[in-house]
Amino acid sequence: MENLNRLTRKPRQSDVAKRAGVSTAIVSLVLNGRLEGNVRISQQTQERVWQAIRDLGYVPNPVARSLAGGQNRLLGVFTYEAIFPLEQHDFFYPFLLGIEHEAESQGYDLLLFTQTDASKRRKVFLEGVNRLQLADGAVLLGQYSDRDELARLQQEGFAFVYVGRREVSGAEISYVAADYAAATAEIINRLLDLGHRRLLYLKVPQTSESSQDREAGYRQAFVKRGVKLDESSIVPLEEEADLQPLEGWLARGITAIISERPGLALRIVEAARKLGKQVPRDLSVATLGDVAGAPHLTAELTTFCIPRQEMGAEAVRLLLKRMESPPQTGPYRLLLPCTQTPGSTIGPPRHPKPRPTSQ
Amino acid sequence: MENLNRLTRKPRQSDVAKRAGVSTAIVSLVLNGRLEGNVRISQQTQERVWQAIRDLGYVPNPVARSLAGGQNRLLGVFTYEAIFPLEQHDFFYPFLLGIEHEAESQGYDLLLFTQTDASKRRKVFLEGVNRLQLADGAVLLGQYSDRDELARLQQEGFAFVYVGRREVSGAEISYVAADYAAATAEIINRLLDLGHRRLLYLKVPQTSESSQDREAGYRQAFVKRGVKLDESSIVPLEEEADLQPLEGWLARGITAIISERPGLALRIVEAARKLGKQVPRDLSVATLGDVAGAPHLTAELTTFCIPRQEMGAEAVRLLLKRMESPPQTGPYRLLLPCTQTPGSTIGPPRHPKPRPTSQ
DNA sequence: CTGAAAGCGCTTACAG
DNA sequence: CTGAAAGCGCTTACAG
Repeated sequence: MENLNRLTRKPRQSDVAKRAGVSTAIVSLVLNGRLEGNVRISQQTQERVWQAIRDLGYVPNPVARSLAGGQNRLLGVFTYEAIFPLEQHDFFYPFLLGIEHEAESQGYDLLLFTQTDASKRRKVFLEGVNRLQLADGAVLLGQYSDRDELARLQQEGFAFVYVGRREVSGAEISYVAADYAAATAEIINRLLDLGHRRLLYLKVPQTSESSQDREAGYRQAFVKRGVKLDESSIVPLEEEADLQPLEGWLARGITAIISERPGLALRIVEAARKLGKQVPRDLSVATLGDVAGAPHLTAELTTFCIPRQEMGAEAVRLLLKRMESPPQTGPYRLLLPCTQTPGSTIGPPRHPKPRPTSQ
Repeated sequence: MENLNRLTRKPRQSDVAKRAGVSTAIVSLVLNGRLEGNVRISQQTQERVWQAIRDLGYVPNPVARSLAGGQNRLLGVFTYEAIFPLEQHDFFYPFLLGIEHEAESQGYDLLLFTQTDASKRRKVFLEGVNRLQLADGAVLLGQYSDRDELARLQQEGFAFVYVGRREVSGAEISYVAADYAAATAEIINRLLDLGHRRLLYLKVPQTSESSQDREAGYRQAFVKRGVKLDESSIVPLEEEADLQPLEGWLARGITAIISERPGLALRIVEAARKLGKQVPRDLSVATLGDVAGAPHLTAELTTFCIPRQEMGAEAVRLLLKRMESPPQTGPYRLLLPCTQTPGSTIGPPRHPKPRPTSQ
């Protein structure tokens, strides 16, 4: 560090090489620990190089490293929404926790892409340029995603893993996802086992993969149980929907409501109580997931927890695996189990189907 | 995009140049819209270049661009603790919100440094090397910081801004901080104005800059008001400290307690009530800051809010200013006002000093 | 075991 | 108005 103050420019590899009395190739090899192979560098030389590096306070330029074909030990993190959102504050947090932790373990730094296009929207391709290329690979997350961009990214052979299942026609996306189907099926199984036959499944109106998976789980449970599924039991409903119909549902003999959205489930429990009904005595209510960062919100509800932190960590691991293999391989996919949380909002129905009517 | 499928390698600038019958320089200029200056490129040429770009599906390599261009439009974010901590979940969040938002506005991406040294601790200098140089500049934050590293970073002329005041001997650190002194003084002023004379100031045992600033504010208020400060009114106390002494304080005639820590303040209110005292009738309680991400926790308390998001955003702005100026200039510093929140835990004391004893 | 050199894909003076 | 060339700071064959 002696004369850095006199120097304006940063030291570069050639400065180190000069000072250590070796070529830049040697500096590069020492720096990258490539001490095996067909090159054997004496201990002494290595020491001289490290000393020169320390003396000069040399730091390799990651951009140059990247360009020269090496890697830069940077993992990209890309989201189509702001990664630190004001509302829904906690949505990304647990994922990031897992991503950061695993990146740290693996010795990678994180590159958060925040640049937007002219219309203030986040894009992988800005003016046709794939900016994620700055990193060795990237983890993508967020509910909204631009399918065309994902397809193009995949076609380019860029190494990325999505946190959440993403299907795009013409491209096999690698992902780490929660096993919503299995977790949903398990809840429905319990309800069927308890004797419920008149279920109502309130799903989100938009069809996302996670929503499809939950619906698939719903259907699987009926098939497995050999119970005929009433197609009209699947009803798309907005989270903020008016709960007027609740009374009608109860009158129609619905004994269990499964709401895909936790918020809606909570409102249903509340509304049912307002109608003088007890949960779960008069109505069982379940939901299909927890609220990130607010487990207490769904503590009462029968539901399952999404392993967000683990998903983040596994996404990083899968990404590294993907990065080590030739482009265009894969896809790499991993399904993580959700944890069932008992809750206290489901129970046996008042009039279980199997039981004959009272004589 | 005609024969991209046949081609294994991506087209590069020279391919475009060849196809358009121009030099790479022209392609670069057209691509970057540098059509003024001392170069004038005919409409026709421009069209040929764009056509070639389209024909080949050419995408400029951002890494090469960075290397040739000198900057990489990357802003570092460094913390000595994990940036997404499990406990104290919300500590960094509002700062990051501001940082991300401002970085986005300014067209920078964020580089989160997560790499650790052999003993799993975060360091700016790993093996003697300043890793922050990966970015064009960096924002540092977190309560704990390694002063030696900050000093060295400063001496190296690296462009960085700390979120929070940091004083290091022999180095003038640039920072954006909350004006704790002014905010504290304002609260103390109010108490003095209400007639309180027997105050108790519970400060954190460790001396950090923010703690010093608050204490300074406490003292300033007395000076300004011309009231003699009782040195023994300043008591270091752990957040989790036993509140046994409370009864003694009340017996000694303390009418107002100012706790630097919100958590402790809340416990004091609670403990006082358990002793049958009313707040603020029998005891005024104030604290000197809010809890990040949980404003409701301190809603009842008389305190002030720390403008965390704004601090993050201003840190980025200051950093960009710093980056534009020659190294070794500065320091760049900014003090941001806190917002007073009324709360309901202070009121006039039972026996205001100025009032003569009842006749 | 070590060095000279090409090359990664751009940008930017600098000549023409 | 346009082209040839140097240079950004590395890595990696390829000679010695």
